[in-house]
Amino acid sequence: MTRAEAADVPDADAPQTPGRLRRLASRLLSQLTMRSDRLINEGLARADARKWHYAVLASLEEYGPGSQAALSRRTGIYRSDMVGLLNELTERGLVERAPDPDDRRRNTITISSRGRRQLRRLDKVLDELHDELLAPLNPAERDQFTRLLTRLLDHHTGTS
Amino acid sequence: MTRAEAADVPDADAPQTPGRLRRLASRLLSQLTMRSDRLINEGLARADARKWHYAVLASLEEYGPGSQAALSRRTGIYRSDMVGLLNELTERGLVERAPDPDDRRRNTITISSRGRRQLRRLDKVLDELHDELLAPLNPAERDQFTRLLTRLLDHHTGTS
DNA sequence: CTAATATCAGGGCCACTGAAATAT
DNA sequence: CATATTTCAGTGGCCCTGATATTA
Repeated sequence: MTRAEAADVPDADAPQTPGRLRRLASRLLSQLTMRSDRLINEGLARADARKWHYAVLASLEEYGPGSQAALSRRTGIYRSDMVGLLNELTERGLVERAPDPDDRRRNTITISSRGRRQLRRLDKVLDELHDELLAPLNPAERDQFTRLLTRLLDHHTGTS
Repeated sequence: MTRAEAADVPDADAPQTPGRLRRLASRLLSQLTMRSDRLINEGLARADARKWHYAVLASLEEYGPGSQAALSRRTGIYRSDMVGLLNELTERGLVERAPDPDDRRRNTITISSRGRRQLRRLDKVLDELHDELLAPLNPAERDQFTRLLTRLLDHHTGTS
């Protein structure tokens, strides 16, 4: 149910996207990302979390409390989606949302000790999931892979 | 209009997803893929195409005519989405859809000469777009990057 | 008046499901 | 009967826009 039936997945069957198409970096990227996202989402779901949860909690621990807009900027999550996401996190007691006395437009979001514990848990979960994601690569290759990704991403976010 | 306003894009502003988050391969992957997809989609749109057009045309030229289900398996496009996609391609006169006399459940899809010309055009467009996508990497690094991607993808499609 | 913030309503794209009609 | 094909209707996630009320 959580995972697609092999019978229904298009590429489960035949030559698996060969030749010309197999050489397109853009295509390799989106296909791998799809697999990666599924892996991560399913893994985090087992821990009652989503990747956005992790992004917010990690950003809170590293940069301290902040307004919703600030969190949005830090994590890349849209301010519109942030609302619902913070609802999920407060429901679970992982963060606290309190009005900022100095600027009454803002809410100040703070990570709770429970949130910190969950963050540690998720760190571990993500470590294991990335081990699975990068399984075929040795440590040096994993390093190189993330370095290449980082360089490309930096180039295109500067350019953007 | 086609491109997001910097002012509204969350990560246009602040430390740009730093520290712990910056090291997650899964996160780098999805962010880079987002940029890549945008680049490719916008580039192909200028040629009145989408990436699925290319996938179908390329698969037709390399593997010959086939039923919609076969194309779906070859390209990874869902059978449900294939219908509309083939409508777009037939409207443009790039493929022909004819009932298969040997198995009357099937349609046989054939690439037209116009479709072949468009495929050549798209090959060129995609070459340029990938040059832009991989701009910061030298030829050897580009090669290594696609090799790493391929190994990872193969691992996860075998496992799937 | 301009700008920023939190929130809501909604659009578009895409992967994916389920089912119906037809044929093997 | 079971299975394969084309097609359609629809879901849910995610990126993104636009507008509103509030406050600075």
